Amino acid sequence: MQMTHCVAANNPVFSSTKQELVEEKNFATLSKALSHPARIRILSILLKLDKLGGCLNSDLVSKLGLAQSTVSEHLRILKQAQFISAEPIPPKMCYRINKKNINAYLSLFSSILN
Amino acid sequence: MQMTHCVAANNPVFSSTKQELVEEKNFATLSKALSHPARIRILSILLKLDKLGGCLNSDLVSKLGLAQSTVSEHLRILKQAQFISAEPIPPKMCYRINKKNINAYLSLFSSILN
DNA sequence: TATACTAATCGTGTTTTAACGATTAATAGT
DNA sequence: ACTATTAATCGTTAAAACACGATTAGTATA
Repeated sequence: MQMTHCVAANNPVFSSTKQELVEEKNFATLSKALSHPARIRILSILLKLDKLGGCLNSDLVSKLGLAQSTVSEHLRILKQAQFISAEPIPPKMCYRINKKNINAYLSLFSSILN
Repeated sequence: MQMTHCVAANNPVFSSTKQELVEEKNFATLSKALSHPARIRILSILLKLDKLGGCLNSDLVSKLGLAQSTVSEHLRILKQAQFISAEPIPPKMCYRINKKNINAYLSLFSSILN
């Protein structure tokens, strides 16, 4: 059964609070961090590594088929979105998935679109 | 308590099945469709309208502060990702949110990152 | 202090996204 | 058949994302 009722532009559903707009913009920004296959691959690996305790950029390079600088940039983007964190274990870096913020993304999604 | 164990590149967590890679790429593509504030705004409005039965491009224009052609392009992207569907009710179009695929995105997310 | 190793940053070229106005296509109503 | 209305498409410009090689910075160890 199709509904074909059309709603006028002055309907309250079109309006939004400042807070709603902030949340939506925030969600869009986080989604952008998730919008590249290599970054999802990285997160997927880091999730599996979570119990084992981290990961190395140089190891990722050999598995992703991307240049070191490219992988570094993807890691930067994921870190900026706080989906991962980085701890220096000289001379290497130990990247970890940030499960809390992964779940926060889900919550935000539900808050906006459920 | 921090774990600092480092994992070698030949660890099985670095490998992946063809199917996993396809899922990840698919998820990244869907995330890209969600990576713009205007598109989230549109989805949010369409969700609220869901019970009322749809929405009009021209009405959206007046509320989003974007040109008609720009809104049309955002709608095209959302439709391509199957987050919305379009039914012509001449001379207007009736856009609807596709809740099923919204939920499918959540499932995909959980399947990859949980 | 010098060396070796890792990851971040820089500079560059290429591709993709975003936004707009203008035009076109489609259709209902006159 | 003509007009009015709506949304898609086209063409253009500007901005951002992506990828790479080369360089730099930082740190532990010799």
